[in-house]
Amino acid sequence: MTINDIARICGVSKGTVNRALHDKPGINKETKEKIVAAVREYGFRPDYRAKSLATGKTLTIGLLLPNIENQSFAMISTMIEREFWERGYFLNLALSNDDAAKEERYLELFIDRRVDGLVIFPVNREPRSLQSAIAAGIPTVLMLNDLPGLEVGAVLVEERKAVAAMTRYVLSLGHERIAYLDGFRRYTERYNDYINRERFAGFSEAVASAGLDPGAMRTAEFDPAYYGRDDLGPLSGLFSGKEAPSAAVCFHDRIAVWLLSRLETSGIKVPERLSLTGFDDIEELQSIKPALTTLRNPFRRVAQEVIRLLVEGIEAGEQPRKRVFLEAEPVIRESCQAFCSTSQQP
Amino acid sequence: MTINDIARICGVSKGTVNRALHDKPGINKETKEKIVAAVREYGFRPDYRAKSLATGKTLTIGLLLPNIENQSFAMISTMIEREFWERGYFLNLALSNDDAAKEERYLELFIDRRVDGLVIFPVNREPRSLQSAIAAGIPTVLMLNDLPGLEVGAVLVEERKAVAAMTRYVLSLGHERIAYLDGFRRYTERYNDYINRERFAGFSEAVASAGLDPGAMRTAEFDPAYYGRDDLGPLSGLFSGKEAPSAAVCFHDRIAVWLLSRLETSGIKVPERLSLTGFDDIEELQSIKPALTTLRNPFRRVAQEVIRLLVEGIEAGEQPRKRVFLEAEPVIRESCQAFCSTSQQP
DNA sequence: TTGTAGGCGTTATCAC
DNA sequence: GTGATAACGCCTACAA
Repeated sequence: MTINDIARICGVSKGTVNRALHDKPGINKETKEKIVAAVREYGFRPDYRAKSLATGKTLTIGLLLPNIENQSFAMISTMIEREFWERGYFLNLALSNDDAAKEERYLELFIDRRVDGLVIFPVNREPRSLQSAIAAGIPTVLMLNDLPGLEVGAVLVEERKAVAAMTRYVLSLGHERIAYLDGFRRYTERYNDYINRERFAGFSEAVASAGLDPGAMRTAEFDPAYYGRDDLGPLSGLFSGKEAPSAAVCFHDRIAVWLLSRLETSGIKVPERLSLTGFDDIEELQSIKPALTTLRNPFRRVAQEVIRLLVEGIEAGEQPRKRVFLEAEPVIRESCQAFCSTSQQP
Repeated sequence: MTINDIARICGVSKGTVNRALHDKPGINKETKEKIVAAVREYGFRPDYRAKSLATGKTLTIGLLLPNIENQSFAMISTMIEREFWERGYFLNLALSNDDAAKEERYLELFIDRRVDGLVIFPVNREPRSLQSAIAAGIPTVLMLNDLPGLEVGAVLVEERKAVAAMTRYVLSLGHERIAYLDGFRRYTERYNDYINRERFAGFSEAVASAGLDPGAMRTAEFDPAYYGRDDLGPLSGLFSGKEAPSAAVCFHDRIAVWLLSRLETSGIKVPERLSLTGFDDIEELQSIKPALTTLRNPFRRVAQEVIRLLVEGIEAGEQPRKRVFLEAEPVIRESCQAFCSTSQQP
């Protein structure tokens, strides 16, 4: 069923059908009614592809994320979807699944489909296809994960500043031996590890400017495989010995939560013997005891700013170039307390 | 940049460019190299719309869900996306947000875009656009939420059977006064409430076949607004008085978890004074104490069956018509224990 | 080995 | 008011 079929059935030309379909002026009322009736009877719907080809508009936005099982990404997707739906756009969501090759192929797909705008949490360090998209003139906004050397919009969180502030807070509580629980290096080394790097840099800065030697602080890499373990595994050594830290700053909440439950089974009390901080303030934290001291990642505002930048770019018909930085606020709860020398002696 | 531009630049016809682009035989090696070089230099990518229009294929699947903030929907989306991506299809995800009108508009959008297949958790009771999609010959599979009178595939969970089994288990523990915590009726009345109805029917059946009067059981509607409350609110009366129930069967886990925390503040111990069961076995349950006795919703298998049915339909070029029923298994944990008359006396 | 013409289903711009 | 006709960018078939 095409516009031609409708035209033939009604004994008119497709130009007339088109007029009837779009409530254009200059058409006989009865002709129009006849056409509208036929359209309804045969359930005719204009083909998006042909229409889009003729008008030059796709009214489609591409959103490329690592996943949506992470609650934060799901929320961001939902916000972006709703906002663009209300403006008449359809959101095309793609999941890279932390796979650089898949991200590349999805970007090509978005170019092929001529999306009107692009939002991406880039995973790939060599953004070939992303550069193609930009070269093709698609308004693009980087979200949360920065990538240097691209002339596009970006909405980022001041990861470094946030962790530095949190670390200073930990130091102000009298802790002098602090461990840093880093993200997964094998991931970090291959992919775009902006967030890991910045957070660790924040920690190092704060420690150094407190006159302490960053090298004396303990650092460990967290491996996702640990999630399945019941004990501290390779990390058990980190919290024992004379030089054991009295506080640990974690790359993100999930690591902190994991640590919390493992420390419990290992008999290391939080916060009495070890103070703990996280990053993100994820929803699952509500039922955790002791309540986790962390940094609240401003995901809602990130989504809002992404939308604002992209809409501006699309409407102006040019590449957004602004770089927006948002702050992650400390949320002081129970898991991090003042250093107490007596509790450090077993 | 179009195929014509490339052709002009290389001094050949667009037919030749097409051959070079698709590795077709019968083309001079040097001509091909020249074209490939130009394509790369100018970053040319064929337009999906034109290509799709000419070939008649969209290689696109539509997936229509209420939301993705629900972890289960996020997981299902991820599984479906991965599976179709590997088969060369692109998943178009749409969120109805429990809005019947939005669902309708999204279905029309999918028809307009001529998707090759459709998966839907239908919210609307009068599926006008869904019927259009089916009439248009789009292979369609209903997921989790049934809708009568449609000649399409469906993957459903035996909600009724599962709740009946759970209720029998509760009865077998000696409980004779059982409350049922129903879903939100204002939602249920307006939308497709297959799941609510079936689960409640399962409860009623089990109670009746135990020789007890279903009418004597207490039933209450759970209102999502309660999530914000600190107390039991309008539900407080339900658990007090001489006829107070000794067990409560909940429509789903989130209600059970909410109830658990509110009962705790109200001084009603679970499971000592009130036994509790849920439905779904959501991930957040891991850290809940007492561990919740519930029914495990087989979401992974649901996704697998949906994919199987839809792929079969697409490959055979016909509407899948099979109706697949999957079982939800009881997971016995701590929240539901044998009836103990002494603990019932305050 | 290459070029040309027609078609996919729309919209837009002319005449009549 | 209405009907032809030329785009939009690609693919396919047939002709050269």
